[in-house]
Amino acid sequence: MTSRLEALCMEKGLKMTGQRRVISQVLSEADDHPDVEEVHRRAVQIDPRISIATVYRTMRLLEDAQVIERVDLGDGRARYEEATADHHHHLIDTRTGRIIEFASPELEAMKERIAHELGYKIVGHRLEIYGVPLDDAADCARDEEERP
Amino acid sequence: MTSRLEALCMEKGLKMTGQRRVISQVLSEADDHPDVEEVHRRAVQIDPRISIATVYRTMRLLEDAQVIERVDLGDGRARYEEATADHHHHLIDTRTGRIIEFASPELEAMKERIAHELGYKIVGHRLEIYGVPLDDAADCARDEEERP
DNA sequence: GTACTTGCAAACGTTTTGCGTGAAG
DNA sequence: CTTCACGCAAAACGTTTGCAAGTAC
Repeated sequence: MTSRLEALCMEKGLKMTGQRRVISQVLSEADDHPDVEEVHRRAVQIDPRISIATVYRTMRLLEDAQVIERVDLGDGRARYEEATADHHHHLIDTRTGRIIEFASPELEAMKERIAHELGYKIVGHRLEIYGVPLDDAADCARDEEERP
Repeated sequence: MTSRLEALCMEKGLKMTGQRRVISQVLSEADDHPDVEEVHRRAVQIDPRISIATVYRTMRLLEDAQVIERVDLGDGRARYEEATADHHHHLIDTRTGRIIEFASPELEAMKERIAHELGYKIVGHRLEIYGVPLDDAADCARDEEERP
């Protein structure tokens, strides 16, 4: 089967090998923000001959082709998500590590305005919010709950 | 002489040794965002017996005590600045690497509102804008077009 | 043949750590 | 004495790369 990302890669003129197809499939099926090791772990379950070096090389390839985007969530390793047309940001639940994506046109506009006032044109930006659930913030007794 | 940061450290009950005093002095005098190697370079000029390991250890100590703040500017190493009461962010000039600090109460409010709507209480956040000077932006666009 | 991709292991740059020495109370 | 800080070198970490072998055309 051809994955969504594989189709995108071919549109961009990338040569699709077996390994690249598997990695594309893994990334297509991911609805989280896996790091390279996690992508490798999942890829190996489909084809055990894939090395971590190939995953690193392929991730860079896909990033350069703007098929995926690197997300730096401040945990010291690169995480990835599919590239999207609309800009969005991440709210990271510091209790569970869960990542919530959000977008805000108002915020985009404000950030554009701030840069302009400083005499700059934006070429990129990054916003991350770290938070705890409002429910838990009041009631901290329930730390050891099961993860969904 | 007692530096600003050294006084702060003592308030927090940190034991101040010769090395820590020198590092505090270096950080007090810095008006940029030095990385650990840079701090070490400057510290060694005051006292050549300071090792990089001590700088790393002291930076973490000061960070934990909230005397300094780690800033991740996406260049793969940790940079630092004095901790401030007011939240501010960074605009990074991608041409020169120059870092401009800015604050926006409106932005703080909006970000607070967004988190609340998602059911979260903010415990931290980070915004970085990467940009090019408006004057150069025209040249930049032309360069891009000329490329094949 | 050429041109590219892969796996492996070694190297890389940043950061941490184990350990023996040293300084301070 | 005990306790903590230090310097050094080695290790750990995520990532990149040199190289020889493999694949596709």
